Amino acid sequence: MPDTEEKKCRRDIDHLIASVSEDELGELAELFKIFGDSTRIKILYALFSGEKNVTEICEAIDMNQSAVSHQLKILKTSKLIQSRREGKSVVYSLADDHVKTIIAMGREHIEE
Amino acid sequence: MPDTEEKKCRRDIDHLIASVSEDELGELAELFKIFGDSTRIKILYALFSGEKNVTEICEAIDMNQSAVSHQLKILKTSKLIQSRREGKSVVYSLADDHVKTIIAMGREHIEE
DNA sequence: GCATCGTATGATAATATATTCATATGAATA
DNA sequence: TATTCATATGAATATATTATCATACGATGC
Repeated sequence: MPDTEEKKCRRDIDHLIASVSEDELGELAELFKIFGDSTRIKILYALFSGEKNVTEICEAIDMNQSAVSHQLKILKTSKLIQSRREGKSVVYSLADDHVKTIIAMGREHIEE
Repeated sequence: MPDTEEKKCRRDIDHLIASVSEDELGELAELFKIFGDSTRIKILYALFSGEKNVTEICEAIDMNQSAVSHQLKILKTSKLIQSRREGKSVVYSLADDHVKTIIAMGREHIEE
């Protein structure tokens, strides 16, 4: 009898979390720490709908430019976002789809 | 032509992250903040293999009892773990599967 | 070159967080 | 009930983190 999709998924997850070293757990904590700030989460969420420059991000989340730039740097260092210069402005975008997935999982947990 | 599993999954995620209120983003940040500490991640990971009492957790992650108890309280308040008394000891276990999923997603991101 | 717009950054102050120490509570048992 | 084992908790210290302010940097246009 073939596995259900759910069973397959469960097994994948179990495989992903098996044999995690202490170092990796530390890295994981560092990663989640990045998500654990409402300013940064708002920035990430603002980028869900597509790339934005710094000024646009500031408007979207209603925070001043300096605070946003500081957090953008942290997000970029963590490789959650990427940037490119376009004339006078710098345009930011999500680095990959894991950001969306991680936030979606978090939301699932909250909604229970 | 029917959707692939991957397409379905992508659509589910997009749905989950659409229309998130500012309050919800704050709750999300609070949730991820819990994962963003290496002691707490270690505790959660220690519970992946099954329930443990406080003493066993202390041994598993090599931290003193007081520090562990403080973090256990935070994890329990966030509903990531649950507990029950068993004689002199208190046994802790993961509250649901989302914990595993969230950590698995984090690990996927790191491994790139 | 100079002014201006957009962004980045360093220093500071305010706040939050984790660990430790001491001690309290709670359950079992002699 | 006095003692011991297991866990919880309050206070204090140490550390980390964030927003703000001032200012610097980079690109564009005059």
